[in-house]
Amino acid sequence: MATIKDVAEKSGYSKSTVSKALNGYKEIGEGARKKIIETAQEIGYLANYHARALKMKKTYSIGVVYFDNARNGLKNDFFAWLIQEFRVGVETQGYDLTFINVSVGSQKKTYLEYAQYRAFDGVCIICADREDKEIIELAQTDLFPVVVIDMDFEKAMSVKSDNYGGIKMLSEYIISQNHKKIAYVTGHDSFVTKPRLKAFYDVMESNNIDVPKEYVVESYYRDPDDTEKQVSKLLKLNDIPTCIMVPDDFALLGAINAIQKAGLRYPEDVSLAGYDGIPISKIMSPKITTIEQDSHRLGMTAAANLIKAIEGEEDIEKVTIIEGKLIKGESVYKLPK
Amino acid sequence: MATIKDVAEKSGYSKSTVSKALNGYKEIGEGARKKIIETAQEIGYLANYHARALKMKKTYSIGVVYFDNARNGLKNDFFAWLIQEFRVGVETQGYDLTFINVSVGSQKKTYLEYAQYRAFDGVCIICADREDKEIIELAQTDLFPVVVIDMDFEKAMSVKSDNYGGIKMLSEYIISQNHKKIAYVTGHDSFVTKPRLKAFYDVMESNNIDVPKEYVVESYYRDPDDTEKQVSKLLKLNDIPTCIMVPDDFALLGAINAIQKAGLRYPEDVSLAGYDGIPISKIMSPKITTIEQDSHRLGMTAAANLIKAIEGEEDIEKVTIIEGKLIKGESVYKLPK
DNA sequence: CTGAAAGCGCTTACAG
DNA sequence: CTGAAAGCGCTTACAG
Repeated sequence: MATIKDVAEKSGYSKSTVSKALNGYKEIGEGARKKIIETAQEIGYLANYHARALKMKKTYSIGVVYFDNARNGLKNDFFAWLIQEFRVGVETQGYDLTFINVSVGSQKKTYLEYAQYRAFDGVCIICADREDKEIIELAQTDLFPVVVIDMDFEKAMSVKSDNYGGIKMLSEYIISQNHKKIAYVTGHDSFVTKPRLKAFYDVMESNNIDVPKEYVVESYYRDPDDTEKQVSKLLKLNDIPTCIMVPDDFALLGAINAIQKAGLRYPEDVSLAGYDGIPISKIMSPKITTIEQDSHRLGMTAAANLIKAIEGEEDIEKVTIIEGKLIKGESVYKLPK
Repeated sequence: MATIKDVAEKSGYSKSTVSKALNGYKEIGEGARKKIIETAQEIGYLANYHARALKMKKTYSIGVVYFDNARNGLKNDFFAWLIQEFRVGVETQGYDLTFINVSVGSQKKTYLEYAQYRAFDGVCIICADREDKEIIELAQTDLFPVVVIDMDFEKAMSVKSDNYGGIKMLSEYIISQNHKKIAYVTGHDSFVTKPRLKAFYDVMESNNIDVPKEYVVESYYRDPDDTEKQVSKLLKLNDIPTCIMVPDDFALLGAINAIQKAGLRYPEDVSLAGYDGIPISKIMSPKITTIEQDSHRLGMTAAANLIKAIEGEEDIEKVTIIEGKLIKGESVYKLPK
């Protein structure tokens, strides 16, 4: 690889002048600039990223935490989209994205240590265990800006989807279709689940709809088998619901199976509503009634805010809420009044 | 951030000795080693990655090309899995993963230029346009090892799924269910499609099954709407097929819609077979008959081979074929003999 | 077993 | 407008 020294020798200028010319300093004479740029091109000179990072203490590199446990991770559509949107967001600003490792060679490093070691300009926690001590440590650091998706920490910026608003829209839509017996299979308890459940109860209350205790049960997210079980139980109640909200669109597939196995019609006898707006939700028939999460805006906003913070801007929203969109679909059947 | 100088001063040894002690050189005395490691821990010393990379000309960093066009990209399940598996593979060897950007600040760089600039130890092309000049340039470089997934280049190593073998298994299974009128909606022509189509014709021929020209049509991958159109056309033929193979499991959803709209029963009147083995294929009922791609082995093998090449091993398979697995499912109906 | 010195490839404050 | 020099934080060949 050609170095700046090669360009200097070949062009007849000093390393200082070459560096300045190549970096667009205005004090460089027109002749020198031309000659230097030409020479650099000729010998295929490319600056050395690491030398530059070492000197400038700036890496134009963002670390991303993506803890992949059995139930989600990059294997989950939604997060895969998100990371891609985030990446495009930082890329257009000249930053690149590196996954944060936990091991370097044989030595274990914490997330924070790894981020320091690599000297990332900032970090995005896309998907991780909120209770993990290492994650908390990373999110609370003062060493560089951190943005987290769909979580809350005292210090880090966060970009979250509007879980309360999403379930509010969805519940209200279901009620507008004249359902009165509405059950909710929630995801397991988490920062995402809490506001959703609250929205559900709030809407039911303000519409004077009674929710029997046994109508609210819990299932894992994105676990059709588990959701199928829970829905099956609901369908064995004396007074079965006419509509069941499930944790997400993928889990909804399990709910369909439960309805069919119970010998009931979907969506006429038992309607379903999902969450996420994954691609198949639009393709299945009936189309799934759901809340589409705006992964594009989530990712882009996280990227924009992080880079603003890196570049020292002051007035950045600490918490940004991204609204979802109600997709009416066809899986919530309109009951007679 | 504490530097090696700080550790040296605090511990009373020289920078050289500190460096050696921390890197496990054996010539260091037991006392020195202990004291140095202790001191490093005390002041929270972490080596500087960029200084080390600069000096050692080794980055433990792998670049990954992920060109995301409208039809696939990280937004596609299969590739999302793959990248994750690949990442775990390199991570356990102490390498990390960075997406290759095309722009640095305002300057455009080619993929190869970016990889040089960042001094990646190696590159993996996970998903890209095979005909892109920049991709070809990257894949053919001598500057570092390159592994490509599901593509062929003269120089780069490749790890491919067994497309020929997959369709062979699938076709033979369909025939074993007594189907004789088998249509194939292929994906659009590509390095993936060609061997699949060949396998299809080979199996039909060796089983003396006639394939009318109009039984083989083309659709985009992962495009349920397009596949629905193609299947609808097939269902308007005078002699309609009893089984239709489609490009992939996701596209298969469109095919189901076409069958239902034609007033036919699925899978009794018209059976379907997909490809990929995506999660929903196991959850829908009937379960999809498909070939499950082994993304785990694909990603792991790509990672292992790339790192072997980086570390100078000689006897690495230039091309590795990873077999898929037939998932019988329920979407191919067993016809009477 | 330990350390002084050189050097990886840049950028930048300073001098001219 | 241009350049010599220092320095970013490491590693390693060499000397002792």
